[in-house]
Amino acid sequence: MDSEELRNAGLKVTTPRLKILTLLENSAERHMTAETIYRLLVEGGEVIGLATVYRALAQFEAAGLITRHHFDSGQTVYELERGPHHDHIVCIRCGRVEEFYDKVIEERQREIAASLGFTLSDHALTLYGQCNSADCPGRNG
Amino acid sequence: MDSEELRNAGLKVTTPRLKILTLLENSAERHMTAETIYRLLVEGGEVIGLATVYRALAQFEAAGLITRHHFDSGQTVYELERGPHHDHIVCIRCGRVEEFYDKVIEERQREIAASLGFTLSDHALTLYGQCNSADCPGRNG
DNA sequence: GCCTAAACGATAATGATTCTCAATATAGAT
DNA sequence: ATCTATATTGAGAATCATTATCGTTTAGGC
Repeated sequence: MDSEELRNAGLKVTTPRLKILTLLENSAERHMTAETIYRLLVEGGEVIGLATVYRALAQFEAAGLITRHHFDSGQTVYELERGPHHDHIVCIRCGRVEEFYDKVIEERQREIAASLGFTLSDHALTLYGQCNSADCPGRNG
Repeated sequence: MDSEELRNAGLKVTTPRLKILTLLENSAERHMTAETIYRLLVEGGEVIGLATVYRALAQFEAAGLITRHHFDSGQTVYELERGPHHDHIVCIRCGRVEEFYDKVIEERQREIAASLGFTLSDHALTLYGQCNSADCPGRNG
């Protein structure tokens, strides 16, 4: 249950936090901006403040419940952490986001960091391209 | 000469554009925010507007003269394009940026994109870690 | 159930970026 | 070299995303 997750993260169990966490868990779209999360909740009839959404997301991130990404669009998007680490590929036409994990790349990163005298703690890898989804507007353009 | 670069990029040769381009070419720091570029020019006695800096940077990027990066700090930094493609590793303590190129990673990216049905057009890879520079404040902390 | 610190919602404040507009400078034609 | 149409400029207003403030409300240990 969501209450457990919040307690385990050392956060008080409050109504707004539960609403946000539940939305993140139930949304088909896994990568959302703070504004989008806020809008979806308000449209769903909830009473919540935008500042509360930002605060909760910052806390969730600090607790490791969610991850923050900066894709090239410049917008900050949040993603619920579930399962193991992965990177992203974003369609430059329709914005669709897919996830992938590649052991070779992960290992090379560690080797490169070491060779440059860095202790690797994190990385951000995003590929950009055009997808072949039937819904992608750029497919036949 | 810088005027040539601008002309080749299809841009009019104007004083502000030359100032910005020259600064980018002569700065030791290769990754700067728009605000930093503006501040350096003003401190150097130039009369220029911040809006002009943003406009010029956007045009330079469209023309392929510079590249825009979004590191995890959230800030947008600009880098003059010179030489071949490379990725970045950023020190999470002192902010130092190093560049690297890895053929294995580049190839894997293309394979991954293809396997997911994407035509790869670009990518952003940034590693984060702690560096061992003598100047890095986190070195002995 | 009560109490205190933490969290809330609304809104003001901030920081980054873009837009507006009147004045100016460029590039090509004369 | 000068003229002219058009693109560009600088200053500041406007916008957008995010954070801070503040009076009120709520969670959770007693």
